[in-house]
Order: sequence, then C-alpha cells, then structure tokens
Amino acid sequence: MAIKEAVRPGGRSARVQEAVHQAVRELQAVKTRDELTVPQIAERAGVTPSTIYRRWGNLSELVADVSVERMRSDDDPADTGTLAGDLLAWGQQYLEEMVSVPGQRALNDVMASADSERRERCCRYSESLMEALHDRAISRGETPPPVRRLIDGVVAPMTYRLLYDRDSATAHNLQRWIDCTLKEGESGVASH
Amino acid sequence: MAIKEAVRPGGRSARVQEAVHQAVRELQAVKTRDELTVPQIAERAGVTPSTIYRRWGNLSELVADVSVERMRSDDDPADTGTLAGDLLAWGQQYLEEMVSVPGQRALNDVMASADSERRERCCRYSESLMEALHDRAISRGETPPPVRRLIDGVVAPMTYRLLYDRDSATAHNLQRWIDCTLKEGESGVASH
DNA sequence: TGAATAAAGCAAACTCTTTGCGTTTGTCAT
DNA sequence: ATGACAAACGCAAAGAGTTTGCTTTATTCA
Repeated sequence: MAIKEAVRPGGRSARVQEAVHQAVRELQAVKTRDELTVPQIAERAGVTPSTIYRRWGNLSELVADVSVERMRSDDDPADTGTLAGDLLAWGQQYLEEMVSVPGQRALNDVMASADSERRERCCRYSESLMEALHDRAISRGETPPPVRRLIDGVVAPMTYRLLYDRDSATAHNLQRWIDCTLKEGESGVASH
Repeated sequence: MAIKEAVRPGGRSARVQEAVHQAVRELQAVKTRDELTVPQIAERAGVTPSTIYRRWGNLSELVADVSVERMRSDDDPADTGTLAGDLLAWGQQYLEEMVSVPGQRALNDVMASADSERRERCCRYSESLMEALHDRAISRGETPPPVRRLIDGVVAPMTYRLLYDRDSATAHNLQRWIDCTLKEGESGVASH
C-alpha cells in the first residue's frame, strides 16, 4: 500500500490531494489523533472515503504524509556568523517546534508510518541542513567536524531525547551537545 | 485508552494476558503487520475480541505491548574486562537484534504506540544498562564518562541510525561512537 | 464462606474498509 | 484541435472490524 507518487500531477488529482491534506490539518486542530477518521476527513475534503483509501491506504499513512510536510522547515537557517551559533539557532527552533503538542503529534504520526521511506525522508531534512551549515562554516574559514559527526553529536541526541525523554530535550542540553561536538576535534581533526 | 495495569493480577486475568501475548507472537511469525487483526488474535487466544479491545484499546497498543517485552534483554551484559569492550559487546548484540526483520518490526510497533510512557519505558532499558556498565567500570578502577554521555554518545546515534538510516547502523560505526565517546574526556573529565 | 466487584463472555448495533463498476478527466499521439 | 487511452474519482453494496449494554464468571477481602 505504498503512497502513489503523483503519476498524474495535473489538475484534479492535485486538487484532491490538497483538499484532503487541508482537511486533515483542520481536523487535527480540533480533534485528538484517535478521534480522527477517514470518513470524516473525506467528508470535509469533499471526496469519498474510497478515494482516500485507494490513494493513501489507511489513516496512519495519510496523517504521516501530512505531518512529514509540516516537519520540513521552509526557510533557510539563520546565519549567525559561526557554526556553533548556527547550530544553536537551528536547534533551538527545532526543539521548540518539536516539544510542542502539535510537534510531538507530528513526530508520532511519522514514526507510526509503516513506510520507512517516509521516515528516512524526514530525517534527510536534518541531514541536508547539517550539510548546509557545514559548507557554510567551511566557506567562512572554520574547520568544522565532518557532517557525520554533526549528525551523531547533535541531531542524534536531540532526536533521541525528543522521542524517548522529552523533558531532557532542552536548549541547555543542546548547548552541551554542540560544545561537545565542536570541541572534540579541536586538537587533532584527522580520523582516517 | 491506557493499558490497565493489573488491578487484579490473580489467575484468570494473567492467563488471558499470557494467552493473548502468545497468540500475537505466534501470528507475528506468520503474518505481516497489517495482516494481523484483533478478531484473529482473539480466536487464537481463545478469548473474545471485546476482551482485547477493553484491555488494550486497539491493535497498535497490543502489538506495542508485546514488542516492548521482546526488547528487554533478559540476560546480564557480558563482562569483557573494559568499558569499551562491554559497550561493544552489548551494542553489537543490540544492533544485530534490531536490524533483523522482527527487530525492526518491534521497533516500529513501539514507536507507533500512542502511549508515550511505553516508549519511555523501552528506552529506560538501555539507560539502566548504561548505568550498570558505568558502575562496573568504576568498580574496576576505570574513569568512565558520565552516564549521560554514554547515552548521548553511543545509544543515541545507534538508535538514530536504527530508526532513520538502518544501513549505517553497523558494528563499524558502533566502534567509532564508542571510541569517540570514551576518548573525549580523557584529558580533562571535569564538566561543571 | 459470602459479599463486592473486576474482568470476561456474548451478541447486536455501529462504523470503518474494501471492492466492483460506471463516469469523469488529465495525458499523449495524431 | 481531436480522439483514444488510462488514471483517478464517485457511488453503493458487501465485508470486516469495533463498540457497547448486559450477563456470567471468578478473584479479592473481610
């Protein structure tokens, strides 16, 4: 039951998709996750339930599809002048978004999706962002740790805490992760 | 729809729970996640569907309940003589388990659970294990980094990769995370 | 042992999901 | 432009899962 990538992106298909997504977003604002139903969404979007079932498979995949969009931050990360600053700025905003009630729900929805490809896509967002910050740091003349280290040192702990131990997903800890990750390679960057 | 903690743990209740869990495990061995149904499980367990619905709420919570048990490794972590060795031994086994098909499914099931308390419980397993290894290291005379660092440095990246980028959840990377985490504090352990 | 009550069984009502078939509507080639 | 083709949707009925009120069973506690 994979989600069909718009084979036919023209008019109606796109309109339906947008209407359904919109309906989900509106209903999510008013209802708990397990009060949501496909028929409800269908009615609000002005389509029949079978359309939704055929296209998305089931409710979980649909809400995951909507949520993963929400997670893609549209605007470029702020340029604070240093990698440390950029990481902090981005991380703080990300944390704030994800500890919020809608943020947590979005996380849940994505994690609940059977489609692992979607989960991966969602994490690619963070990764490509790290790449961007990394490149920016280099063009400034900094000597940042490799992207992999940024992910393991900053993104991973943050994500881990968000998923498993929300209370410790704080800006204070974020600062610590950043410090730790950047400090680490200072004396000798080389790693085979 | 929280799972009721056995208010009345005596005979029948426990028997039903065990029968249902067992039925889930058996059926999981033969069927895909989305071929599983509550009525099916109920029949196999010799109970009525309503029993399951009243006790677990829905299929997701039930399978999550079963999976979280599977994730608790029952036996003590091997003592290899050093913290680095212990971490590696544990991590390798954990990785192996979690990249497997049933392991990935268990992970998915737990993540899909609406009950965040259960997710937290599942991560407590790793944390208490880190504590155990940490204490063991101390009693050996080693000077290990704080538990928090073990989690952020080893468990978090491992979990992150397992969830989002399975292919990079390898023993080789595990080694790197361990090295990195243990090396880091060598020169000066103090952090306010 | 007996009263109180949690938990399970049963069955009917209800809601969601699936599916076949006909219709609409983009898409592509002529 | 125009017509053939195929994708996506609507409709409605059949099928399956879920919820709920009431009854029965069996554990707990006095």
